Amino acid sequence: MKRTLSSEVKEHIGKEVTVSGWLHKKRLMGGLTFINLRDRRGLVQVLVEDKTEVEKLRGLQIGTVLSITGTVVEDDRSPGGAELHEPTLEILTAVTDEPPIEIDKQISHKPEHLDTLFEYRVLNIRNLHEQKIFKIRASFTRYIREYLQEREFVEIDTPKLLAEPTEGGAEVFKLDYFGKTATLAQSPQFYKQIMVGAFERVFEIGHSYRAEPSATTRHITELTMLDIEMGFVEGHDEVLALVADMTKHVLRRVYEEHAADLKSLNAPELKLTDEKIPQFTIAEIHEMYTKATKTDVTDEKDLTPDEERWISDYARKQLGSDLVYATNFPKAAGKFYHKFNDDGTVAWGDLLFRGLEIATVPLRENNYEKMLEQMKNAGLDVEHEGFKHYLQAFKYGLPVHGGCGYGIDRLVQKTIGLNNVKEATLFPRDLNRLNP
RNA sequence: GGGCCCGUGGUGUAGCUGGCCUAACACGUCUCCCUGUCACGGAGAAGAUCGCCGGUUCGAAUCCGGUCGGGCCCGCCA
Repeated sequence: MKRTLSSEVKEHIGKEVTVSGWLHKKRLMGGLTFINLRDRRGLVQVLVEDKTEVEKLRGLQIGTVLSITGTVVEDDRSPGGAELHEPTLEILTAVTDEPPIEIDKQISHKPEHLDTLFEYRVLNIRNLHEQKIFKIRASFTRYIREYLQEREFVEIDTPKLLAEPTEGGAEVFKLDYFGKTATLAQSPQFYKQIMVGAFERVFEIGHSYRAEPSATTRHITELTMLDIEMGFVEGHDEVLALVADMTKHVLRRVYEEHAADLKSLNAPELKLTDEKIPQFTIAEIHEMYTKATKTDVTDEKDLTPDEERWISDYARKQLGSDLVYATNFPKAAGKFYHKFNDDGTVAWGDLLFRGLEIATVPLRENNYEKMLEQMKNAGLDVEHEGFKHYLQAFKYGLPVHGGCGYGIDRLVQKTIGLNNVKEATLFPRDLNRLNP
């Protein structure tokens, strides 16, 4: 018989249907046995009265795969308003070992339980509440793709195995590559800039690898980045505007589609303004923070984590925005590929979302001669093999361009209000965890 | 890389100013009872030597050192 999904059962009242899925819960009440079956849509309840059918479940644990054929009966006492009666059970894959965790109950996300969370990820991801996080995540990337494709951005895939570190800065992983040393890409930055020379507008959603030994709630060694790069921009403001607009768009869509899920996950209420998102320069934030907290940070080149939280809190409470830009990084923070403002600051903004930096949004230097000069000033060897192909793109014509490196894991984390970025990741990688 | 905190049955905890701990409780598991459950309920059972190594002591889950693992903060970054 054709399979009926859990959510469709109530459309077949009085008829016989077959549902397939996993045993999610059984409650034996003597003459009555209730079982919940889980499939990709959710749960359906089955009432088993026949003793030989009940006996089929003896010794079988949560997770057993089975098919159940029975008659759909409308009943207010049933969770979905309808349930299967007089069922015949067919055990497809019997599970006899007791699962190490209780899948049918909400999985603890307390910091001290994170290790257990990931140790049993294979099983706890079967929990319907846990699954919401990753359905929300999937919606984010779907809406991001939609948004960018509508604006003629071409999705690209760039290599993660590289000969040389690209950007410099963050530590890279080294690995043996047929006797040579290869590194894992810490960013697709060079490639996406190169691709501006072909498509003008490109994006990639892929993994980047950072060998930083950071043990914080916002770092993982394998992260999912959305990288965007667009050519022929009028200036930094255009790039800032695009990233802000995209973020507002996808947040609104996700909050709309997943309203119930977000509520059950205790996600914060979304606060966005219709006009431009609040924007402050790094210097302004340093000044505001120093004044408000009496902690002098005016010599810092970047924002401290506490400043990020402070300015975000200010933006949310005073300006009604969960998003805020920190722009005009001091000259000392600039890299050779950055474009600089007339006042000497870097044309680079950080997008902060609920206290955390989720994206860096810079404008790039596109002039070949100027690039060479900035590289030399940074003490780099422009003849080095690692820059050869990158510089080709500039030598043979790149327009003014800019884009962003955008942390998808952090976006999901902060949307839901998760304490740790790892909670927004299916199988996080950190200093010590390479499994599962 | 620096700092602070934690490590007890399958899971989550209590105990931790040393002896009453031959380690307690909840969930889960197993057996039995229960016809409307949905964190079902009731009766009973099994299951940890307290991360690991060493030390102090008549005696350690409890104190000390080391080690491994975990969490959080800072640096750095998405």
